[in-house]
Amino acid sequence: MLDERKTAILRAVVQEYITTASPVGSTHIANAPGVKVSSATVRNEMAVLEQEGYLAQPHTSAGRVPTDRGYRFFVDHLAAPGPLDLQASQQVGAFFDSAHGRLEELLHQTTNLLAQVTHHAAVVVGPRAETAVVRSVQVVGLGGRTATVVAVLSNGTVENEQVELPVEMSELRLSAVSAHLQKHLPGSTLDAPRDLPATGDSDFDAVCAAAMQSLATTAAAEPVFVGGAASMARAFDAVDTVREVLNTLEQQFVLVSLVRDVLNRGLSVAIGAEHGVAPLVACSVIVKPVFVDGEQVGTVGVLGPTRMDYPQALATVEVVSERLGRRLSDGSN
Amino acid sequence: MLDERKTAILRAVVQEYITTASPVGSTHIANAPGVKVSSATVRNEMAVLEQEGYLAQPHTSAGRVPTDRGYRFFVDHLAAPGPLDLQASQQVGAFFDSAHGRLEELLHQTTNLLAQVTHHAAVVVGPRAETAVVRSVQVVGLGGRTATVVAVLSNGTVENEQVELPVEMSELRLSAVSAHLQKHLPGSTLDAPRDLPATGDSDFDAVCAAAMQSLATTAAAEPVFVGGAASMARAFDAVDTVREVLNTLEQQFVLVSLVRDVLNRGLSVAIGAEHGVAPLVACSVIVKPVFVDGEQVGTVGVLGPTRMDYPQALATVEVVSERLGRRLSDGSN
DNA sequence: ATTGGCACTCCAGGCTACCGAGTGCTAGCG
DNA sequence: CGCTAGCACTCGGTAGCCTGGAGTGCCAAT
Repeated sequence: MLDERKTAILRAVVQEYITTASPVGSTHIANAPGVKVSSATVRNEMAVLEQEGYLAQPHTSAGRVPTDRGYRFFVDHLAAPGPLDLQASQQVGAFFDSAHGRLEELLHQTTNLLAQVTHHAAVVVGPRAETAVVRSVQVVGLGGRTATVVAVLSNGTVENEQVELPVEMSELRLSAVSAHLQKHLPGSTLDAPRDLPATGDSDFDAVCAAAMQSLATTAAAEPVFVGGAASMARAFDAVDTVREVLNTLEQQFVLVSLVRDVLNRGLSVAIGAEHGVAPLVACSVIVKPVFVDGEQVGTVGVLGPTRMDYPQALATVEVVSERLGRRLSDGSN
Repeated sequence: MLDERKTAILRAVVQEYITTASPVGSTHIANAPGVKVSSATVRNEMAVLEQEGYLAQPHTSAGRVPTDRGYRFFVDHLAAPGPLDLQASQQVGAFFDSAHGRLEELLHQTTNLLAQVTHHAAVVVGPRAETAVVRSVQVVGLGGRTATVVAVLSNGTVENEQVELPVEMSELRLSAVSAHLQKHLPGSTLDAPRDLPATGDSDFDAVCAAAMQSLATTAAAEPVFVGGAASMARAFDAVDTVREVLNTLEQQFVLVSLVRDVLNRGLSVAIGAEHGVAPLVACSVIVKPVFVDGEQVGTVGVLGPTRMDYPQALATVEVVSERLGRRLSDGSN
């Protein structure tokens, strides 16, 4: 553990580096508020901090830069999660006050909100439809053996998928299928649908099964939304880094598992190499689950350079996750 | 109009520049196949081509670079739209052979396909739902005054939107509303829904109207999908250009109007400044409408640096638009 | 224990020189 | 008359050199 003075110095280095983006030297720190010693002392302390892995020097006789470990200490012990600044919080408020419409749309917009407020890339993972309760099911023929199966869930989302029916069926019989499903399914969930009573008509039963199967498959997917990827181009000036990061951002499954992984480890911040996704070593991730009635229904997060304003980003993600949860739980705000 | 020799030289310059990305000098051209004269003659001709605006010099004593006009001449007269190379065409074929599922998903995947094959950003604009015929409508209550209204259209897409009902309604009465809509709407389109017979129950009628209104609004939107934005980071090495282009790509409405605009002018290629979107002067756009039964239902396109392989890109977009159209028209391939 | 002072390091930026790719022009050739 | 070989010239990029400044580490003094 670091003594008070080292702590103060580390804090000052991180804060300075976050705003200036260039290595910070002992004299700056000596002048910083909260540090009451001379630059020589600061130099000594910084040498120690470097040995212990909190700081690094790009090269001899340059200033110091925080390491991942330095940032980690900063967010764990020094980043007072202070309140969101007024303008940002108004922006978030205004958004959730005026937001309306479908879940998907809402999540997508949330992504833009986060990106705008934090100036970082944002990622929102939506709820799996699996566990939501079915309110209504319907099968609509589209000619030939193709049909669309639609389910309205209790959380207001609509799952739909095209299916290839095992046998061709008249519109009339399809409505009978709809009616059959509509009668027995509502109230159960898509991952564990209630068993349908067999009707004795094998075609009929096969169509029902196909429809259910198809719904269960789509419902297993987690919808992911990414926004503000362009901000990554602003965060780095090495064009190679930008390329790598953008490429990775396009692979949504990487993002999803990244987010899940961080949450599983009980973290809300993963810094640089901590998250283990190689192309994103220069990035940190901040995630927060979204709860509705104590149940996790999704995740919101931002992804930016390790050199990011953690307190602000943490506060933003926190507020957004909270507002989003409230919004989803009662439908108003 | 350019004589044969100038034409050959221009072609050679464009081709060389497309592959090397650096200004091309007279000696390279003199050695190119199809040019049978000495470098001195090439120099003279290039001077003329420069005066006429087909070529430009980054600075005195550098090689020549094609101007927008040069590219334009190239695509109009020199870019033999030759067949798609085998590997690419197999990739496209494999994609459409195995693709299945919802329209949205299909369009989204198409975006990735295009991006992969061309190594450029891809944009796909989907059909408006407005003009599709309604097959089924349903209103499902979600508690309180909110409800979800769902419409299945003849093209297999599903439109859904949450609505705030003018009055609270029991589930039972909502099914009555559904039945009412279901009875009268199928067969008409969302932009011009058939007039519903008044029932005399003003609440009932108001709810119907609200549902219809909401559907009409969502149906007016054109779904846009963008993919492969990261390739822009590979296309340019000025990080500023990357920033600008990425920012613009995130503003989907700009893209939509860009695409529409180019099509309206009867073009399939817009080069550099031609398309009038300032931040994208360094980019060219290739678009192709997607037809189903002679009716345009969408647009596919790619967006890359002006220095792009036009024949290959044109061929790819052409094939994809054609396959997509076929896919959408009969549902199989 | 802290600090002022000092010698040292190393990068960034400005300057110069040079190389090479490329041009434009002209004189000569078929 | 059109083409080409040759030549002088231009100019950007790279390498080398220097210098100023920000920063460090260490030591001796307080």
